[in-house]
Amino acid sequence: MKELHIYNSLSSKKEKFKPLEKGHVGMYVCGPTVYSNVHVGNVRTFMSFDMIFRYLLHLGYKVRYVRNITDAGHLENDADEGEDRIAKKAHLEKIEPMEVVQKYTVDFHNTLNKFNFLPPSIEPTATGHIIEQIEIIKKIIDKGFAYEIKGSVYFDVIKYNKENHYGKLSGRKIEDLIHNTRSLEGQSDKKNPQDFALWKKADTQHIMRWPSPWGSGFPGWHLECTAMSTKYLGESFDIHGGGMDLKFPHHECEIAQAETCNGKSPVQTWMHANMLTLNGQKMAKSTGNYILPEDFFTGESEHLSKSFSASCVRFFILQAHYRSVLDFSNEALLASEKGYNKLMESVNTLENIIFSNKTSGFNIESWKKNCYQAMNDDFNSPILIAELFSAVKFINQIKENKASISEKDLLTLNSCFNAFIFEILGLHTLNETENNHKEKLENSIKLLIKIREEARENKDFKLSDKIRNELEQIGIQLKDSKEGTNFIIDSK
RNA sequence: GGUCUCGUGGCCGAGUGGCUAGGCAGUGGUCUGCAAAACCAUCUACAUCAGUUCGAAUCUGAUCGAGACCUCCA
Repeated sequence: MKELHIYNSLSSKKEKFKPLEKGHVGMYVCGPTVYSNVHVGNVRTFMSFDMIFRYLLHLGYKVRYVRNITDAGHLENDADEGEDRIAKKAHLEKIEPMEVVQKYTVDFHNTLNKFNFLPPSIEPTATGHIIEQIEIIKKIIDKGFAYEIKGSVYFDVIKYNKENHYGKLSGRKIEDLIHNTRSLEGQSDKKNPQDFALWKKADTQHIMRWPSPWGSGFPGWHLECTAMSTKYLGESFDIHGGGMDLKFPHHECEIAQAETCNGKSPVQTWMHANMLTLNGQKMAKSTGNYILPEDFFTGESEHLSKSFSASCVRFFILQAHYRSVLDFSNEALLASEKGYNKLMESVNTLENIIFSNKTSGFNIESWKKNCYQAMNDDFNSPILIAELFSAVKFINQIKENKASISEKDLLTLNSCFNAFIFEILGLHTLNETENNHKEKLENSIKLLIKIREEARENKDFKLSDKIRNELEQIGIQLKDSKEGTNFIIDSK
């Protein structure tokens, strides 16, 4: 079988994945800035890496997955007088910066839990690593690649670029950057506009501040990721991920910082998840063109005709490849929901399948191989899902006695089908209370089915149709077959 | 303006130099008290123009269109 290949943004090629330490994988993903609620676009990026994390675990790797929380805030722009976003929001709401951070961190975790995310191995915060960040700045100054001006420290990009290529990840040339720098309205103290801040002096109204060798201030925009990834994964590690929009300048700056500090490339494989668009436009907090995850569960959004379950939305997102732009629409979600229900129904059908002497009509081993090949080809979840649907077809055929399966193949099908759906794609999750309620609900429906069957035997179709139709209105669909009546409950 | 990506059937989305994923929707059939579901069969395609090739939707060039980044943003 083909081994795992991953598309590396640095080389723009799919490369065979070979961890630095056999059997272990170090993966760092740039986490959210917790100054407002996560939107669905954020969820998509983290979901891509959740799926990747899950698959690496499934392959048997010991994975240390680090995803940070940016709670120190980023500068809004150079002309922002040093007030960072956390502080700004705090002014607006007249509360403590850390209260804002806490509120949205909790929201972030709640949301990801609903979508059945696995927690990362370590979830460090920027504010918890100020000392480490200061140490890195000292090191960069010592090496001569940073300079201090009026209590701020900047990274000297021009100097760095003489020996290295600043822009190698995003395919930029420093000359182009110099030509295309927009606002040169220069109240900045930087030597060159391309230089970026490692440490910023805090002015009087800036709430978040820490003492440093350069005075009271706060760390620069890109430093935390270098500090935390180095601390927990080492000077070189396997995978660094994030949204496409972080490629430049954020990841470029990370490379510059780490290479200056440690003299080597920090990351083997750079991975970038693509954007989720809404109405063909990027979802972004700043433009207002976005939906919140909560909107799916309530259905209360101008973009939605009904509510959807978290698992269904997860299925919708994973039906597209993580490197493709996915355009969101209500119509696409509705179509996905039907497919999702079909897949889940098949999981139930499979539980009741009985094996026979031999398998006919399907090659389980080659199907299994195809599933792994799909995932091994840069985590191609859409292809995997297509393969799952070919198994759905086979499962339904067995149910109809149009195909058969041997005991051995049934075992393989069962473990593989369930592993890919639940363990790797991470679909369909119910907690204990929900399970308990579901069981009682199912028993109640079975009772109604029994009453309906009695009515049908007595040719009382008025009653039998009433049961069927009114259940359907509630969102429960009855499905008659030769073996009796089954049912499905709409996912939301 | 610069850099890059993309343009696939009614919709969403894979893929790729010849064998034309998958889901949803449509059509015909089987089944059913009637339906639905399921099963079987089936129809729509690769932005435009030119080139390379025995052969291109897939490679090259041009054109048109869309998006991303260049500024905090997953």
